Amino acid sequence: MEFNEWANEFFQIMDDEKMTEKQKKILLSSIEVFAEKGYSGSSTSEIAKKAGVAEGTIFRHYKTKKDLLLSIVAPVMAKFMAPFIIKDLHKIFDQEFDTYEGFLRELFLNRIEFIQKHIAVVKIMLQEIPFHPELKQQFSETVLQHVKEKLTGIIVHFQEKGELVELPPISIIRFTASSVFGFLVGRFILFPENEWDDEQVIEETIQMILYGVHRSEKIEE
Amino acid sequence: MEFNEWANEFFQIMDDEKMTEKQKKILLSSIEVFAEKGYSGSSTSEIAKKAGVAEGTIFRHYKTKKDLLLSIVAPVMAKFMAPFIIKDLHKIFDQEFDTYEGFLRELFLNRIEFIQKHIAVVKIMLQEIPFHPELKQQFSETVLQHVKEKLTGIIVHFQEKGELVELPPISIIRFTASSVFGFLVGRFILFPENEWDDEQVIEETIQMILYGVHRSEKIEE
Amino acid sequence: MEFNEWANEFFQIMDDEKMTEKQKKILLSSIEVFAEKGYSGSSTSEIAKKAGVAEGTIFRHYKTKKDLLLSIVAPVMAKFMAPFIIKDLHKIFDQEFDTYEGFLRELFLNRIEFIQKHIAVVKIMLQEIPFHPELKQQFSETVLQHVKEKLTGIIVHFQEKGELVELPPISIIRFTASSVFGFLVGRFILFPENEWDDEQVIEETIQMILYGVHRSEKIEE
Amino acid sequence: MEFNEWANEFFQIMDDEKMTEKQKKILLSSIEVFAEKGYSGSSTSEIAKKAGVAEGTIFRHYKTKKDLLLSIVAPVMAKFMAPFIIKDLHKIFDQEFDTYEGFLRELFLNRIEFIQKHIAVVKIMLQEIPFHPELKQQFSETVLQHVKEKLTGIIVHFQEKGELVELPPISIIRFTASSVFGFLVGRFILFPENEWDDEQVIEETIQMILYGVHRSEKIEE
DNA sequence: GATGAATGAGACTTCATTCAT
DNA sequence: TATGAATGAAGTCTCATTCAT
Repeated sequence: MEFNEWANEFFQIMDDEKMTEKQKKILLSSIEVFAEKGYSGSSTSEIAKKAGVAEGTIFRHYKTKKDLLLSIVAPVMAKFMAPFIIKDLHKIFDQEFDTYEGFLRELFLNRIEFIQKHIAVVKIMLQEIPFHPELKQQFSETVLQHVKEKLTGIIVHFQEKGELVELPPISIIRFTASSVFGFLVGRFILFPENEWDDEQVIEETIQMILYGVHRSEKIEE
Repeated sequence: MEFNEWANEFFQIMDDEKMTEKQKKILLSSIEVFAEKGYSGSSTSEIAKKAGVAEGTIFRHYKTKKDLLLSIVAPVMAKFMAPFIIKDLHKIFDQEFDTYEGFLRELFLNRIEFIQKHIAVVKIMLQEIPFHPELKQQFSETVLQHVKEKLTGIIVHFQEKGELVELPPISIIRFTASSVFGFLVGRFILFPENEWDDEQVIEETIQMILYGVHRSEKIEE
Repeated sequence: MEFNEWANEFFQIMDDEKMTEKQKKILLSSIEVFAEKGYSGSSTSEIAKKAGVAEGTIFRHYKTKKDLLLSIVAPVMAKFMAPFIIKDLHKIFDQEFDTYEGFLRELFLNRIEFIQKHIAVVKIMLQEIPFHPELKQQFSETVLQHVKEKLTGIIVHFQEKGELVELPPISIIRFTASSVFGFLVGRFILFPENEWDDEQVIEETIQMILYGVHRSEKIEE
Repeated sequence: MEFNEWANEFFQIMDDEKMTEKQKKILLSSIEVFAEKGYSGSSTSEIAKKAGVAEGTIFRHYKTKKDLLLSIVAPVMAKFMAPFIIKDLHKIFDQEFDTYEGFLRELFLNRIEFIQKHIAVVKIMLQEIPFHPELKQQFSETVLQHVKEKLTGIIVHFQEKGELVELPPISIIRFTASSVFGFLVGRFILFPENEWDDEQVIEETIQMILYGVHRSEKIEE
């Protein structure tokens, strides 16, 4: 069952040893409901009903509704960042990848897989960040800062090798991330019901990131 | 005053002849509040207070709270699309623009300017689309369909001229739109407080869309 | 009807011009319920039911339950103190009263009448002061300070005339107030159902305050 | 440690042989919490937390929250009354005390000491009696009745000796009790933080009870 | 005996909406 | 047209109490 699949994925991230069955059900229901209706549009009574628990049970485990939100988002955010937090990331990648393309492909595929697994929580995260200063700050500190720092190192490295265009690393990061997220938004949020040849589209996206969309007419000749 | 500036912009879009002063204030307050707290997180009483009208007055002009949301989003969405709806858009652009670059630059700059003017409403629109089927449908019909249709024509045109890479037009559209929106999200939503050299960053973005980020080492030589 | 009697008394104190009928009913119900069950033991739903209004109506007029409490207690507290706040109280009384006995009798009868009228609110006030720092402070500032200040002047005055025992005025005040309150507590709180010859008991109390309970055996002779 | 002091005092009153450590902690916590927030304003979970026991443990020892209240108040009430319940109290006192003053002083000092030791429970008792018919009845039967009966005898006795004013004994009791309680309320409830010369103030109070506050001007001469 | 997860009734409060003025 | 008092459903959260472990 699809539901169980991502439930399993999700609890691999949580410290689920200490959780009761009901608590787990509450978390999964919250994710479903928050993703569908947004945090403000969801009611704890609906979450409780969907989880098959009494409403009071939610508040035994999570002091407030907001606590529930943070309990969902925080660990996914943290886990998403894990690969970026390895020390000397760029050395490791340097050994493994001769080219930016290789690096980009690896990172892209790897993190996209993660996001796919946790798409509901990622959706919640992106939707709620603008309304919750704590989330915004957490996102800033946990995600942006590390990504910026680590990727800048790598980009500079490949720029020095003459393999990357000489634009501000931050611009390259934004551009790359946008392209990746653009794919994800289309794929999982706007048109999840369409048929997608994922492998193909990812390949195209990487190609466009690397070589853009332009062909000089001379080349054609 | 900044507030008045975008108020003016906004009412150029609305059919404001028939509106009372109070109605206008209600609209502007809604935009402020919805943008800050999201639709579900906003209360009509807060909007009324900010607009300086009685709570009941809102419902004299808009049957429901949702009506108010739609009244804000719909005209901006429509106006945003105006340039895309001109018949035979590709002929017009063909005459005016020899190159995709020219076309892209014109479109980019032009629509970015529009979005900047209406950033609050655009923010609301993007945030609320996932939760309101009507909005989603309206967005699909009004925006996506036309954009897809018109831009596909243009892209095919430039592909035939050998100027664009031979990838599915829809992929190119998504990629381009993502890059543009990535800039906007960073610029106006995530880090509006940073200093941005808009002209420079837009130029970089266009360049990356067109030529990607990669430099073959041969070229360097 | 007894209820209407003290309702009238109560609203002579409030600024009831701007109140709706429902708001008045809410206040009266609160007084009844708070006096019977205490603040914490009362529920807004019971108050609403007794007032014949929707529960939401309470919160249109009083932001919180505590607001309701303060709205009841504050004006009664203030009005109770009015006679003490007249400037140069002691001069006025000096002209009117040759003796401490005359003064005490006047004050006693006068304020007892007031308390009788507002016995329910006074009960609430005394019961809730220990649990609400704001109330305690308000009581301290509004009541105790003024009473202490004004009465001290008067007591010193009569001490100088040799009419009052040479004890610390504050002790005399406490003793006198205790005796008066002791009467009120017995009369209206502990045994309201007993038959009381008010005039007689008040007279006795005044006499005991003035002359104590002791008779030296010499006097008997 | 101050806390332990009154804990010891308290358990001298309880039948503490059969109590577990946890049960004792629960009682002490209840007293603290009830005294601070009132019965209705206290939650069993707070009491449990303060006692360092699980929420369920309270209900293992006390069937309901109210049971807990009664378990605290009843024994203190009973013990307070012990000296009044001795048979033929007035004979005993007659032998020991020639004068009402002696008797009053002894009683006053003795019972004040007791109240001081159990001030928290006395506070709870006084605050909750108005809201709990059982408590009120218990108070009536255990305290008022005995006090009234025994003291009436003694007062009549001293009236017959010509030592006490010829007023209804019940009035003298009320007056005396009020004066004593007035001192206690000021001392321990309203202004516990002030500096008090207890001995001095108690002496003054006894003096005022006996001889009142008035001095005829002739005496002065 | 002790625990603490679970409960569900009910607490306070908010809110979109109605309607008499 | 505009008001704002009134509503009652629904929201979040608390609480005394139960019960399996």
